[in-house]
Amino acid sequence: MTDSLAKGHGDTRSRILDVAEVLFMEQGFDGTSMRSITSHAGVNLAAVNYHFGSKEQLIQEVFHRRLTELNRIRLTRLGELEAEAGGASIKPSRIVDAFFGTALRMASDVEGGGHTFMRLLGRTYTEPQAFVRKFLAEEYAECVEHFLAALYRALPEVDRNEILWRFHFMMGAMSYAIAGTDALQLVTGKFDDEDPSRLESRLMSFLLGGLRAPLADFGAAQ
Amino acid sequence: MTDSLAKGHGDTRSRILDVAEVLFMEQGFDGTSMRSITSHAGVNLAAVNYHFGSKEQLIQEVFHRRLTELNRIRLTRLGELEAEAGGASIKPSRIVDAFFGTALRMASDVEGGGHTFMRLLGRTYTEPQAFVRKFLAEEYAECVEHFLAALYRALPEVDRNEILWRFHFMMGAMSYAIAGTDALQLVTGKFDDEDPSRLESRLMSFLLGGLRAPLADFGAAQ
DNA sequence: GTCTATAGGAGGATAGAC
DNA sequence: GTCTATCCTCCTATAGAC
Repeated sequence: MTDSLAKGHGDTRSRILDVAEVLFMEQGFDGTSMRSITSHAGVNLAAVNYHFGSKEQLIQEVFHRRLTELNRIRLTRLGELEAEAGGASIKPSRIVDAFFGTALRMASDVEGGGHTFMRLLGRTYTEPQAFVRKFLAEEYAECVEHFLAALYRALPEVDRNEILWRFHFMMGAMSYAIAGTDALQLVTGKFDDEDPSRLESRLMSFLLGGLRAPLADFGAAQ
Repeated sequence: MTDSLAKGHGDTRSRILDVAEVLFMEQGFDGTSMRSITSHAGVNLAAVNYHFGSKEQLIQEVFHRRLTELNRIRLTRLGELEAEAGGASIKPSRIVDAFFGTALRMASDVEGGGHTFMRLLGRTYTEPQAFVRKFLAEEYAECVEHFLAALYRALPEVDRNEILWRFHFMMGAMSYAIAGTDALQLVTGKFDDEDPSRLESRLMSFLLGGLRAPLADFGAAQ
């Protein structure tokens, strides 16, 4: 990372959050020391404990700041779709876009830090530390509940457990699409460096194909 | 974890690998100390450095041991399919099964440690530490190359970049399916605790649906 | 509010006895 | 091959000066 983050933009608290977000993404939680965070942010070592209480609470605040906004946008968009439909069912593709497309659009905001944050978030779903998974689940609970309910209504003929699993699979595909590009790049040479907007259409095609796939496709289609 | 791993099964080196695999999965690499590994394995602290040289090399060996076997099975299976087809094209569903199905079957081996390892592996694709991604890429390179070539042949009408991306998305969906069940369980209440074989058919349906999805589905299907 | 200084502990690694 | 003892680095957190 550059030190541009350290140059007096925002107050101490914001600078710590911005720097921590980048370093957590680059080095993980355990791999990022408070010394590293505070020195890159150009603030004193004691500032983290003063402003956040502990490293653990700093981690939580890094996520809370962005997730509150992300899930607010998602629910607003879902509300708009429901208002438009006026009681009729919403197309699954629109529900998927309101949830996953919103995340992808945040991930394409490189300058505002959304890109960094979404890469971090994608990795964090599988974070081993229990407290991380716990507060992530709390942050997500309301939003996921609404979107699952919308999908249940949009696909009344599909078993709800199947929808739940496929929602899970979609989360995984999206997280890797954002967080894990490095891994496959190393394997395959490189992806062509095209604009991120194509990632969005590519991922959306894939997610909708998976969501709508016939059941027992594999067993039957041999 | 229990201490059953520590009870004199195998030699020192194997016991260290078995214990490290479990602890890395539960607590991450940085979160797992060599003191924790050696005490759980019932061996001396110095044993890791004696047998592996360093913690970093231990991590590599944990992966090398299992990945060599996994990718060997995958390539064997792909070779069988190619022999059966005898020059004709192979169904994409069979190629996908040879790669992802083989991984899922390893993941369903709870007693032999395959389950633990695959959960660890799923998390590790997005590991921040560069050396981890680097040797994972090396372990995978040959196998992925063969499978991509097979998919290119099986789907000659589809743009190769699109196949590459979809392979990436499939990796993500599978990894989360195995590694990240906790996250969604917390959000949604719980998945029903059914047998893992249904996970395999569910995931395969999803993957094939995504792989075969029409292009620009999202943009067009509004 | 922000700093310095330091407590108090855990980390990986190694030297050398057996 | 395995153990004990130890080095030195790094960590989070806090007490207390300014």
